[in-house]
Amino acid sequence: MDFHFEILKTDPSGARLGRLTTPHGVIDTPAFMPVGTAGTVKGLTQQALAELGVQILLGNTYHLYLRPGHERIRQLGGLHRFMSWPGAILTDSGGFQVFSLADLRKVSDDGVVFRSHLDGSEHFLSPEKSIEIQQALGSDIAMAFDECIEYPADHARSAGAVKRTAAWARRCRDYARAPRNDGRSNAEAATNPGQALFGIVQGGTHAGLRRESARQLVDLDFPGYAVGGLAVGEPHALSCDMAAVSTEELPKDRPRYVMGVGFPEQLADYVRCGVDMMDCVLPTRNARNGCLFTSTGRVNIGNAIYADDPRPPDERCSCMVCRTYSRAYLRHLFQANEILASILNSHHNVAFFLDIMSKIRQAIAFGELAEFSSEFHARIEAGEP
RNA sequence: GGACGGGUGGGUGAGUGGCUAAAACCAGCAGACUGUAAAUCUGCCGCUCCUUGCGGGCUACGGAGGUUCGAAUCCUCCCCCGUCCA
Repeated sequence: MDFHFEILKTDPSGARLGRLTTPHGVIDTPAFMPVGTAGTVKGLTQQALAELGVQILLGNTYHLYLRPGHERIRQLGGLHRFMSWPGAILTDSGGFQVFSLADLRKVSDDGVVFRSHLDGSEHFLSPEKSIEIQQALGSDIAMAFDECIEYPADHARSAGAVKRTAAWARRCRDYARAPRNDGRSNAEAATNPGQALFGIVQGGTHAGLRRESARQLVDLDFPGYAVGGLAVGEPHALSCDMAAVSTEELPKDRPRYVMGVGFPEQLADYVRCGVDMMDCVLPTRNARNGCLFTSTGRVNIGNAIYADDPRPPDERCSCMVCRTYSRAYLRHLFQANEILASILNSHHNVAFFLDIMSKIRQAIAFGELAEFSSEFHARIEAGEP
């Protein structure tokens, strides 16, 4: 099964209804991808993910390289087989760790020296190394190794990240294509020869730099493009502006992926910027921290007001958790620090995010995305506890 | 009956003269979380008043009394609890 992207319908807003085909299945877009950094979406079994309708999830180069090691995973048949996940996988390049592990790394044009957060040992991650690891993992979509910077970042610093990210993207592409001794390219010899490589737009919150970054990547002709460096502290409206500015420069026939977003009420905003894919740790992380996303807003399930509340977490949700358990029970589990709290909360939150995406797709199909969006916001603002 | 050891805020438990409304942890209450160093982190957690401030008043370290400018800390008696000896 080859990698290709098909657009079924485009909304006047710029939103696209599409279908992305990968070696491990078809993904209906716009899609939300749960994050499974270490070869697991925390709190959810692969079976549960499949039952929830997850078509693609994330893995992480940096984390899997450190533990259990990409060569081990290669030996065991690649990440899909290793974690028994039949669906598609997108691997992040480690670029985000350039940002999030700021205290533990040194960046140069060559690459990044990390001190492992696990044992303090030093490791060097470069564009080539990142692709080597991702090829061993055998993800369906590999991401170029980028330099993700903080917000706010001034023009010079953002320009530096754009330049470096473009240079690194070229090196990623070239490494993937590079021939080996046996005559095959690195990509052909990889665990998943059908792996696609996406470039990542940077540029901070500078529109001009975003455009420039996008054009530089388009010149490298990737099968898909991501917009990175967003949702790192900037206001949401600015984030959307940057996403829109970026996608304007990207080819219409390729999938666009905004990395690391967002809150439930923000997802449609990105979709209206012409975004096809998103991922975020929010549903799973917040679930573990007792925060349930619902159609009427957030529910901090540990709160005392839920102790005697027999209602489901979200009366409009039909997920297994909402069909089965009360707020009172979930509050009890969370208060008692029971593992099941994380499991059930994660289940609901992921179901909720996927349901939003499903409704967004449906809204695009019926030309009602704007209505969907405003109704969604209205319900949250009206929100009852 | 005797000898030791001990009684501290909801709990465990530090604190042996002022820096102590009293460490720390737990429990409790609330908030945060955006390509996961996160089952994490932050704030509050005696009562009360207001001009909400590194603000005022009150109460508090088993009980009562005492020493002292000042006591959870020292002294006296009493009450409880634990261990051991009769």
